[in-house]
Amino acid sequence: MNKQATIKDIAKALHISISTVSRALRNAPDVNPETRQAVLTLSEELSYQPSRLALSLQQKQTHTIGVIVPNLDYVLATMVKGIDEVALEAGYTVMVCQSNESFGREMVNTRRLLDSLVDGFIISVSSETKVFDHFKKIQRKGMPMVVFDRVDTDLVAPKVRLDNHDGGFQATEHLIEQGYRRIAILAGPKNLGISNSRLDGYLAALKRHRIKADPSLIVHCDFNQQYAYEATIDLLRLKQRPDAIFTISDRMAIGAMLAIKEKGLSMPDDIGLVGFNNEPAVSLVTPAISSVEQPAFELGKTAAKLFIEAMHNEAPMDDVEITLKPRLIVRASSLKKG
Amino acid sequence: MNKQATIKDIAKALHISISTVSRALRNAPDVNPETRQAVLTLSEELSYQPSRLALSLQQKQTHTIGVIVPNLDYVLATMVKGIDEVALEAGYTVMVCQSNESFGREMVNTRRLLDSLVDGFIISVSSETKVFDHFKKIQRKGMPMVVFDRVDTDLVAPKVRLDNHDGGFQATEHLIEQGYRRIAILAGPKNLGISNSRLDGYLAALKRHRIKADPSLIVHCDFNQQYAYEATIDLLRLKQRPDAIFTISDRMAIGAMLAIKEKGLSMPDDIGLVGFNNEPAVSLVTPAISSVEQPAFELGKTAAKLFIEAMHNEAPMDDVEITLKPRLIVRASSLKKG
DNA sequence: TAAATTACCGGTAGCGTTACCGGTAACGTT
DNA sequence: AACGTTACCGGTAACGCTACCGGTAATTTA
Repeated sequence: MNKQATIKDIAKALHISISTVSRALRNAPDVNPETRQAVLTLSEELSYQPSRLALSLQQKQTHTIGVIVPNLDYVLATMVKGIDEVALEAGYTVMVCQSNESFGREMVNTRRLLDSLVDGFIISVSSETKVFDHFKKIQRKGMPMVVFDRVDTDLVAPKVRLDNHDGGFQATEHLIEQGYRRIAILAGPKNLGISNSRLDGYLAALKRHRIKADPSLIVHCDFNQQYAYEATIDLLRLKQRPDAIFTISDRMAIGAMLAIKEKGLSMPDDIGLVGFNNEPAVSLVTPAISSVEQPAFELGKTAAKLFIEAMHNEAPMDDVEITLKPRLIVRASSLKKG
Repeated sequence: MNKQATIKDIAKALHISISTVSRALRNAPDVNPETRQAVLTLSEELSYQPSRLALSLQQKQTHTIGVIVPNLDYVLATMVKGIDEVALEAGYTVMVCQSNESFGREMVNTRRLLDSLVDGFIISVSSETKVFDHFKKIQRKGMPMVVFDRVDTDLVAPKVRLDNHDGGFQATEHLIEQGYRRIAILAGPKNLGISNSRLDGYLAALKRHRIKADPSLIVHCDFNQQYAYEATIDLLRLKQRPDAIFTISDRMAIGAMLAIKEKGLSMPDDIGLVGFNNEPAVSLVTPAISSVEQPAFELGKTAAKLFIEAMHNEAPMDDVEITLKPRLIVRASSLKKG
């Protein structure tokens, strides 16, 4: 009920000026040790807390990072935890906003955080986003902005990304090494950068092993279990059906698995399966699904570190691009021979 | 690069006073339509955005809700999404902080958000938290605070909760009806309210069906898969081993499942199993695990609505307690007869 | 001893905004 | 003609804080 005490209250109580109180609180010089002590004890008593608001207004920085993510699934939640970790340590507070993969929400969120609530942004762009004006506005304001995870090449900004190409390559090459030849891929929406990179990795692996890519085995579908299920059903109906499937996410892998089981086919013998993200669920299903693991926590930490660096740097760091390597975790769903 | 335009800039450019600009922008009366139009068009040109900071300082409210959660697992992420939903609609921005189940982090987060960053809190308390001074400080400041999910009875505040007792009851009664008699429970830490409620529901169901509770079948262990695994191994070593296990979370259910499989026992015949939360994973494992589903999204929305209400109400609403009902989803792991 | 330095403190302006009050015209009312 | 009403606008203070400058007394230096 009692209002929050301000330096003015302390000044009045101690019969000194607010300037002096301010200095005492900030451990600035030019203040008598006794005076400082008096201020400190009184502020303790009143449980004084400086107003971040007033401070931010004065110094024109909020010490807050705006984080915009499409959702908070396993991978992104882990990344956010990584961001949180280093941000807290560096004295920053994080504001997380979910765009729900919606362009509109993303714009609203950006605009909101933009009106002097944050010092900059760490962003993973929504899959719906094809135009980047709202993000460019951030940059026009001279605010630091780091993009991570969903790294779209149209945006000129420091980036922290997974080597998705390599992930796709590893998964595909592994399937090839296991003897699979007609390898299908369930990719995501066509405008989604991370999907295309994984697809490119897939194609590169095929080419490397002189396997001709079959367009009918390349399927674009929405990033979710149900669509993946349906797409897989279709794939398995082909006269020349695939003998392996690489899905670009674990949710899709699960959808594919359900379709495969429903068709009475077995993994890894009839069909090999590899997913992406290494979510906890994939190690629990039967058979356990191989998956490309990304260092999500590390990636989040890296993004935050980069942000802090960009914050302190005067020069723009738009050319910085940090790429972390994924790691294939092989499990029963794709392991043909012991 | 160009600084954000302020009303002062607009005033200067239009040769009118800042007061007038302010009024024009706010659609206040006492301003000539032409003047207003001029202000509006210019502010559009300069892409003027009012400073939330200055506004907050002036009006002493930030239109921001601080949300503190122990983590961002499936259930909580869903709840947060619900909070987000209604908060956005009501013109509020949310700040999500993870305490990582750590008391210290929880305190730091609270303190940070407290220095005039938020208008109030929506909280799910960490499992480590046994003393609530940091939360009581919020209330002393007269800020609205709603607790949800992890609702500890020591805190006097409006609450939104799941009927955990009922959840425990439903799960246990279901097992009894399926013919199980020696039903064990894997509960969480002893100071965790939601755990105790589910345990009470378990006990109530046993009593209702005149089954004597066996203390050796009541195990408290940490809220995670590994501990649950070990605890289950121990349970299965008992001379009189349980014929069913009810775990207080799905992560724990998975741990239990692994132990059961390892022991070469089968579900649901040798052992029945029921989890809690209905995370996506439990429907995918074999056998699919029965689980108590909570209306997480709805619960989040309710909490936010209650918060907004408490915000606008002058009178304290500490006695309000909204309880939502869970729903048991029966799957193969506990379904003995077709 | 005079001058210069130091130690300490206070006043003021400003960050961007709104609330409040006061002021000037141009009208209408009696 | 004198007054009250509008319609419109500007100035000032305030929100809580810090930066900056200036001032006084005590202490040191030359």
